[in-house]
Amino acid sequence: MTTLVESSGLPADAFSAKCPTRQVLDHIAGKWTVLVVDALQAGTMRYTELSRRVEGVSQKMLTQTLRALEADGFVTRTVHPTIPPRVEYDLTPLGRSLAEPITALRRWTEEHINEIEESRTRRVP
Amino acid sequence: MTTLVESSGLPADAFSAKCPTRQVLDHIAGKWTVLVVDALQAGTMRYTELSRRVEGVSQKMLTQTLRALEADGFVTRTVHPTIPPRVEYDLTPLGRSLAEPITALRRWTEEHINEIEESRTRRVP
DNA sequence: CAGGATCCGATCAGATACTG
DNA sequence: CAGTATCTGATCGGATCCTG
Repeated sequence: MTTLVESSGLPADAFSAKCPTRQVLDHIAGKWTVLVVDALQAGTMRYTELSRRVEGVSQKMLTQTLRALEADGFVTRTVHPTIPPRVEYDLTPLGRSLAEPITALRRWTEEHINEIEESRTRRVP
Repeated sequence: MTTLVESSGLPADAFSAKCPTRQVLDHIAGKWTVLVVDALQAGTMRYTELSRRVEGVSQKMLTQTLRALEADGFVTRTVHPTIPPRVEYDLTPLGRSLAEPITALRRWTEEHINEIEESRTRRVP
């Protein structure tokens, strides 16, 4: 059965410029999204934990990525009004579902990194 | 068994800032990479065929994406010196391997697009 | 601790014009 | 047909400073 996009009644097709799938794919394709979603698969994480786990991410980008994931319904943000504040991030069921293909992609890359480095034409960016 | 990155002898870990996996992941995360690799899974394609299949891509971006995929060893570019020229693109074995998790990601998005649209907070970019 | 606000350079990405 | 070259606006992303 083909997935239909509710309002349009058209089948979802990422190759079509008008399909909303494209926007979502663009978000997922962000530089840090894969790593953040993947990190959260290990379970609930606090802001600072995440920033340590995802090495090299600035707080600006981490915050921005988390806000986007929240807006897309992949992540929940829970604020405990204590002092000091404690903010926990967690995957929603939808986010956990997304984490599967995302983890697969990261794992593929890790597993094939040597092959890639070998077959790559010398061109260090 | 853990994958070792040849020159360093360290295990591949995408969360580590120094791991080459990160650069590759960044390439893959490009706006058009997913769609181009995915399109090529159907088989050999000419430049114009690709530009039609991946709706909305400019030739600049298509060319740039294809060159990057070539440099990373995911795609071959075959020029037939005829008039008019005929240039064919194809996945390498490595590229076909990569296409699997990539296709999984596109399919996941297509299959869950309605759920995502529902759970999304109103915020049309 | 978990960010918000701001500045600024790098890069991305589209539109347009031209070519072997 | 399959690009290259160029210009320009958008955005990404890092560094820095500030706060409840």
